[in-house]
Amino acid sequence: MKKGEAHQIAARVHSAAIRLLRRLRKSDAAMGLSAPKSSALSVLVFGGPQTLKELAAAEQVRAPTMSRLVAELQADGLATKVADAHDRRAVRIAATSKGKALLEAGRERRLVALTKQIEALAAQEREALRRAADILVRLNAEG
Amino acid sequence: MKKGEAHQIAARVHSAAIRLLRRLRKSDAAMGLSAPKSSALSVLVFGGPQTLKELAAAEQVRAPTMSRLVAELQADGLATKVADAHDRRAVRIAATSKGKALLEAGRERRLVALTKQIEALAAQEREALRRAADILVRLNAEG
DNA sequence: GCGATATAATTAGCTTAGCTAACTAATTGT
DNA sequence: ACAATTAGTTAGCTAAGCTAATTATATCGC
Repeated sequence: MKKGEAHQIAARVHSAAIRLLRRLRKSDAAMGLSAPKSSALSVLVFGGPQTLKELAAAEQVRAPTMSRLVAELQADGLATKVADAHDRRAVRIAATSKGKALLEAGRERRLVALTKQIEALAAQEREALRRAADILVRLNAEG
Repeated sequence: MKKGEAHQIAARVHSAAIRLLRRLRKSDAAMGLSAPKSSALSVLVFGGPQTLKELAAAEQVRAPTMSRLVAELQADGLATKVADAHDRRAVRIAATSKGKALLEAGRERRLVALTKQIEALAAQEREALRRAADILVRLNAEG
């Protein structure tokens, strides 16, 4: 491997990810939910019920910030808070079915344009995207 | 192509991008610049000097918001505002060399861990990432 | 078993980042 | 030349971030 090759690939992947999300974000206005709230809801939907602390860590935000976001999601009927049976200091936060539906609709809206573009690619290119996504997911899990 | 294949790939790419950026963001604390400011600075560094309006559009933010962010970047010595010679209503905003250096350092910090992970991949996997990044950049440019 | 310490969440109060509306100044068009 | 448009800023509001302090529960050492 040439010196700097990995770095160059990292830079391109980084830049591509930034631009992709910037672009997809444009359709989020239709969801009627702010970015921090929909992001937190997404963690709840895909990561399952969790405590406030875990959710705050996942969102890289402090506990008081998440406490408020969750209170607002709850007020909108998108999430629930239930006292933990084993540790009564803690709360289990979960997405409601309404929350799941709203988030899923928003996600689909985001993916419409990208899906169309991917349909128009050559089979080889589609396969490259799929492989790369899988590799990245693995790297992200590593740490 | 099977029905839904493109959608599945879109979903995986989307998820991978979200998780990647979430992870890389952790090293940004060291930069001492808030996320909106470093993002705006990044657009200036990589996109070159531009007007307030253009910068606001790139960041998907309204003009008054960007006006304030730019004022703060300027106060920190990271950007300059120069009246446009041809249209004296407009300002050309540019990153200073200090701004470029700060942003580049932050970007390098972000890429350190990812670069190491990519170095550890098989050559074939590295190539898949590179191809995918190029394909995505192209799709992003399309719209 | 009980006091000290630690942990989970919330509340209070501040700063930063977003918005719209209103304003100033310059440009364009008729 | 003057009406309409456009670029940017200012004012003033809400949302989202933070730290410090508080409350309630768990855990630890004795």
